[in-house]
Amino acid sequence: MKIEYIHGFDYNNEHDFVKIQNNLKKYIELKNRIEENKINVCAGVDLAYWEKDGETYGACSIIVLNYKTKEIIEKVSSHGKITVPYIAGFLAFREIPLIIEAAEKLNSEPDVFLFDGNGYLHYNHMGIATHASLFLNKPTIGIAKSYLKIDGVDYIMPENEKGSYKDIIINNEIYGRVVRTRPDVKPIFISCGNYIDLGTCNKIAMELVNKDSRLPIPVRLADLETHILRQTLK
DNA sequence: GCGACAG
DNA sequence: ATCTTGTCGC
Repeated sequence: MKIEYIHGFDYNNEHDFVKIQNNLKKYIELKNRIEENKINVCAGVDLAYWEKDGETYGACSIIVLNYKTKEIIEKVSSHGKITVPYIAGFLAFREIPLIIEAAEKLNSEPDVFLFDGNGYLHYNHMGIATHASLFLNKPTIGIAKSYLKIDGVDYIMPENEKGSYKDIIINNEIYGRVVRTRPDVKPIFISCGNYIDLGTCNKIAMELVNKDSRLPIPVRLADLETHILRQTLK
């Protein structure tokens, strides 16, 4: 898959992460570029980390699935030294280099990408799923396992039933949605990445959940794959 | 010093 | 994210 920074923003000569994020906000389009019932191929992205000789290394996996049959179509990966530290709110700057490197190896062209982390549910509406969409030029969805509190606003716990959800409203605006994908497990935090609306994100995520995990299958499989990669590369 | 903190 | 054993439950 060919990757290009479609908006030509100079990312390398800019070291102010907040400024970059705020400049990118003008490219957010929460309108569907593809209808949910026309999706054929979806992808999940995740990374794992380890330390060696005082340095941090990471491995990225992208798992591509047939959206309807859930069969694995393709998987690609990348790995290397990680130079950017983890700072809440700036995850994208740490993870995107390896994500792009892996995505460039894709033969297929997924209709939608699911990320481990937030999208619009972010201090600057620019979580990793939204940020990455500007490179991938495809609809993206943020799937977070824990809540990133913004402006002191807590989320409302959804009912303990499959599919129950509560929108996360901050300063009178819907940032995302907390969704109970399965009973008796912690909910997940879904938000728009880009080129898609929240209801469609929710629908896609639920379509991709099975009995094995509370997470959508592509994200879960990518998570498992990064652990295998780590023990191979470590 | 204390608490917060996507991954 | 990662470090880690047992253990409760289906």
